[in-house]
Amino acid sequence: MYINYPKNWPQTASEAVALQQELRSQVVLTDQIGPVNHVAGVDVGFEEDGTVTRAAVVVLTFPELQLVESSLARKPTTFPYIPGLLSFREIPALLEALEQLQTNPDLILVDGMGIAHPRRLGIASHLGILIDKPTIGVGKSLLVGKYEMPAMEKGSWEPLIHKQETIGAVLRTRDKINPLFISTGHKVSLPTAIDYVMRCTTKYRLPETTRLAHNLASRKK
DNA sequence: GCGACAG
DNA sequence: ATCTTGTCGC
Repeated sequence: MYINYPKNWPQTASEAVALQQELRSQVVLTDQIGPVNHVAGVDVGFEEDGTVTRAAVVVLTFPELQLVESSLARKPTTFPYIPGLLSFREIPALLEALEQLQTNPDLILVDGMGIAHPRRLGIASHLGILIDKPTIGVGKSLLVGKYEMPAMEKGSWEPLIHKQETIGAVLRTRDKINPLFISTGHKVSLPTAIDYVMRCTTKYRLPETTRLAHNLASRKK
């Protein structure tokens, strides 16, 4: 897919925070998504003691969830991991991996938060704005907010609240397994996001998209 | 000032 | 994220 690479990528934490404040108003919280025939999953891993960032993307048919394409991209790590600034560390490599895709995904599930972020611009939202595509944030642990533990049955969920605002959902994707933190990335409402995450999940805690992308990103070869 | 803190 | 085998529970 075509990528319009961002210019003046932040090099410091303060520059990054300033850019998030500038971009947060561009996030679309409502459904602006068409028919979904292809769902993509993206994830990032590290090699060589973290000096090399490895991004992986997988594209699956929807709703069958059959793998149709995958891509990998490696590049030097240039930004440290700082809670709240994850996108500045992982997006550069992700864009290169996405650029190699032959298939144009209709929806992308990202590992990490969407608007469930201190400044409402987690990696899923940031990526969504850059490539102007519907994205959903799928996190395995909490960044910000409070919540009640959802019921044990798969499909149960509770709102994730931060500063009197619902920023996402704590969703049980499988019976009795730890819930995932789902949030709007870009152009996908929370109810729709929850629905797609459940429909992309089969027998594991993580949706197939995220799970397969994770295997490519971490496991070597 | 003291904790919390996606991957 | 990453270093890492077996083990407990459904």
